[in-house]
Amino acid sequence: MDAETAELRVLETARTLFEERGVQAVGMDAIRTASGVSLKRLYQVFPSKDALVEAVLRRRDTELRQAIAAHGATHADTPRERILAVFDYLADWFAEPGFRGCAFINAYGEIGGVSESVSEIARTHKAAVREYFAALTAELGAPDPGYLADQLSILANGAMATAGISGSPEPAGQAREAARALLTAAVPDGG
Amino acid sequence: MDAETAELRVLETARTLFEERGVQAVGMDAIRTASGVSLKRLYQVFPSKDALVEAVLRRRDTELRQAIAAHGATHADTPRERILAVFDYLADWFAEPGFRGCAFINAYGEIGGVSESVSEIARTHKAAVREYFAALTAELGAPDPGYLADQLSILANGAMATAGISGSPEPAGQAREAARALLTAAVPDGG
DNA sequence: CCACCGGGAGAACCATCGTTCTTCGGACTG
DNA sequence: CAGTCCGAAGAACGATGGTTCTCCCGGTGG
Repeated sequence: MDAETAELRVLETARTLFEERGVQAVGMDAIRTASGVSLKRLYQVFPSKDALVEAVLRRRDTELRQAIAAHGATHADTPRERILAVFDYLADWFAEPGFRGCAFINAYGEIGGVSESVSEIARTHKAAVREYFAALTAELGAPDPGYLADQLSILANGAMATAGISGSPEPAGQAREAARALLTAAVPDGG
Repeated sequence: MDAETAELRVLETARTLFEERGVQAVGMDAIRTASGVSLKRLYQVFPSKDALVEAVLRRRDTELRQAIAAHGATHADTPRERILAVFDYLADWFAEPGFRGCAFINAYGEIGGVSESVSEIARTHKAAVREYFAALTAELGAPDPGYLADQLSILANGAMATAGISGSPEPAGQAREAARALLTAAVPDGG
């Protein structure tokens, strides 16, 4: 097996197992067994479990940001619609079988207290999503686009946390409606 | 040392350490050292670490619910004010040094995938807070008090997650403003 | 004073886990 | 066909952690 495909298989296997069981509950041996990549190769590609965890999170970061942007570009024409499309994306995501919440919120809760790099990755990811919102609220002409973006971020994060814990996808739609109300209040003649 | 005070000291020590570092990163030995309660006694009172974790979470559940209700009763006169007072309480909480997010969101992310009892405790806690909101939105005469309570829950959970990850207390105020907007939209002549 | 009980401190035990090492087989080169 | 290299598989190693056991001391009842 070639090193590049080994890396990919490890990243995808680890991602799945981490999301299912949490990071610390998954041993390197489980990743080796599930991915079919030998431990030797695994440690050639990722020098430590910490490095693997960070790589999984960074990969998830770009993947999720791209998915959100792509969903907005595909399903919406105006800034307002693109904002709401984020919550539609959440609805699809929450409905996936085995959904267990946001990887960044979970990883922060699990190892953020003990690993500054994991905290930093989570912080960066959440800040990036907020920036996505902020660009759209600015485009929309909101009076205080940053503040509105913060509120939309809170709604998105709240939907993820609530959906994970409750096991229901409904928070996506409820957060979407709340977002709609905030947008209407901020920009009554709406984009 | 008497068994009752030993139990209390262990519960409080464990709570602090769990919130600082996460559950799995804290060994029983660290709890014994920090609490000054011998391992023998510790295992007399809590038969296993799992049992201790659950006890800490259950205790935090009642404590947090009481604190929210007490803050509302003390600082607010109307249902609307009591709803907003929840977010004021969050603001105080987030500003405490060492704040690292909601114990239930964190515990769910860390061990919810592997422990059904922890998931269940988190779910129950979040449902109870939602019920608190629901009682107030009903009192307020909201057209769909349950739905509004769900949205307020999402805002509260989002504020906790966002404040934890970002390390800033600001999400409390931002969520409070969002809640105010939702309340105004739902009950324009407001309670 | 002496035997006993309970509790504290920490060693001991066993499993698990991250990481490294050994072994073995198979493929490629001459 | 022989020699060499590479990677897979899993054993081995050292550390850590949950749980139990041993030892010792202080207090208590006779």
